[in-house]
Amino acid sequence: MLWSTLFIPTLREVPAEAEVISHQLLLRAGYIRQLSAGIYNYLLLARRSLLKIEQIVREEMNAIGGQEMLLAALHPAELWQESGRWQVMGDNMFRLKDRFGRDLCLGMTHEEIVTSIARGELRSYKQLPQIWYQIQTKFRDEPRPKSGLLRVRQFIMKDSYTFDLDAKGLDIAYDKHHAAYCKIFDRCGLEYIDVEAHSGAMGGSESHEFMIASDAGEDFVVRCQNCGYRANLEKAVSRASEPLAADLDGNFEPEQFHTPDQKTIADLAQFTNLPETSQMKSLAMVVDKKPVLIMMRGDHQLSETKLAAVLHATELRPAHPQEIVEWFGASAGSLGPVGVNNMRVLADDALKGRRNLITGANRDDYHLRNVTPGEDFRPEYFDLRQAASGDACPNCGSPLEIVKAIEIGHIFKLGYKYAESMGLRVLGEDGKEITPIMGSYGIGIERILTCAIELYHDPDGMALPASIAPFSVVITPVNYREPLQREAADLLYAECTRAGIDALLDDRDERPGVKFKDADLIGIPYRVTIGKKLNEGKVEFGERRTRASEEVLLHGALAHLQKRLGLPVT
RNA sequence: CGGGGCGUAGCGCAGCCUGGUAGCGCACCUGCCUUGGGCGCAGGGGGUCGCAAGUUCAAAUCUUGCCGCCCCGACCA
Repeated sequence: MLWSTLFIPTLREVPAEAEVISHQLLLRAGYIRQLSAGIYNYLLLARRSLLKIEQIVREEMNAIGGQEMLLAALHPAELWQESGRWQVMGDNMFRLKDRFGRDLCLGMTHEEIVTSIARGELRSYKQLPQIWYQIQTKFRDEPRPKSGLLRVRQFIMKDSYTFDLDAKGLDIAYDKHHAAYCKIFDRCGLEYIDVEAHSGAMGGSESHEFMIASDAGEDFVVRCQNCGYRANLEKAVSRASEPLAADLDGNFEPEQFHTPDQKTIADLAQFTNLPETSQMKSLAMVVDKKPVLIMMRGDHQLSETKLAAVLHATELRPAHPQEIVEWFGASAGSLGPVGVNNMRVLADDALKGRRNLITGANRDDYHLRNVTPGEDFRPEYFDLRQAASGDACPNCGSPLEIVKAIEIGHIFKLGYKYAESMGLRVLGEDGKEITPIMGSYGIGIERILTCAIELYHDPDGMALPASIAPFSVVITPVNYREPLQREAADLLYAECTRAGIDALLDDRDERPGVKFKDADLIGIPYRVTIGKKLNEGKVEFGERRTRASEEVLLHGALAHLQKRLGLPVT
């Protein structure tokens, strides 16, 4: 395409509202413009890049037998009421009414829709398995859109859904997706981490996330550099460090002592001269409207995700101060498990086998010493602890690290949740009804672009992987008015076009500096500069990412480019 | 939804405290000039100062309300 005819509104300065790099560059490079909070228009460059990403996704999904569909974006409330998610999704769902007052919503995901198609049409085991997918816009009324295209209210997603006869079939579909996702992210030039994840409000059992390590991310990944263990922080298992002080041995009775104004674990550690690892933290939570007391080692953090998982809870919050006083007769700084019998008491596994610890006395300004879990109170033990950096790897014992990351893909084994609640059944070989088992697999299309920018940029702009850049090459005649340069540039451009390479010819009447700056900014992977060496028949071939450049003959430029792009030389 | 910040030309900002009818840089238009890293010179166009009400002879400036955007938190397949 000819640059002089295109709308590529590059900016010299960074718009004030952009905080993260990818957002700044997307705006500066003229890829996107904001319409409203979390809602963006994708201009030419973004559109081209996103189309390339979609095409890679499409090819890999087709390769595992996926069938592309285009599903409705506007959904009747009834479907979501059937699955129960009309309620569950709460304010995250965009809702509207039609002229007759019927409730509708904008699709945030399509489990209900594919299930509704399947239950009307799939009748026999012979029709399974099925892999259906779509690449289209989804809507979520995010409470706080932010970071450019990272957290938005309208975005493109590839979602696939699988239907299988049994768990074994689902395993196959799941593994196929896992493999396809690896190929997709490889082809997009991204270094990803696939982690075990929690399946959240989707329901279901096994789940993996594909993450890109980045400071712009909102998720945390725990990983072991030694053995390769990796997991979402919400799910990560780790070995806690040893307590800093040995427990007092022996059978002692809990003993109350006065602790004026000692509210936090740190206060108590100082006051009692015993480390945080010898303290027990008492957390009053409200889980599905019922109070629960959680006991943790003093220096440990509760993972609310793990808590929700073990209790199969949908709603979970810390108790309000008034509730705490009502249930415990004391306020938050002095809570403890001894004598509590009006609620479930849970304890983290790290408290198993500990003896004679310190915890609250359920009386303001008093604590108890010599409290032994399992003797002085009988908790239900679970793994409730959030992994922390420095914890030991559960597999090999090496120290774990925690990195910030952006989620770009998520695969789930859904199980029977939707098939059951929405009445999807087929007849099996023996003539009996079978409920198919489902899987659901998403990829955030814009996030691939965003992550590529976060990963690959320098002070001059983006340096996109060739597979997803809006153009493969930019041809830059230093002075397009110069007839020889023009002739050479036009020739190379025509050659590229004939060879099926996306070339951008910078035919603008601009000074070379402007053209170079713009080319760098928009991140085209290769640039052929046509200038002073043309009288020797040579042009300059440059690589954006590395800044490496070499002189090649004009007549060999196309072949050189094809080689670098991994294409057959024509 | 809680806390904070910002809203003045397409972009970045000053002016606001101390009220007197809007300015700078970049971008844009015209002409000349220049052509290997956002040239130079000259001329020019563009703003109901987020919206509304109030105070005042007079409001970008003071007061109140609303709206929008950004950041932190809560939230988040």
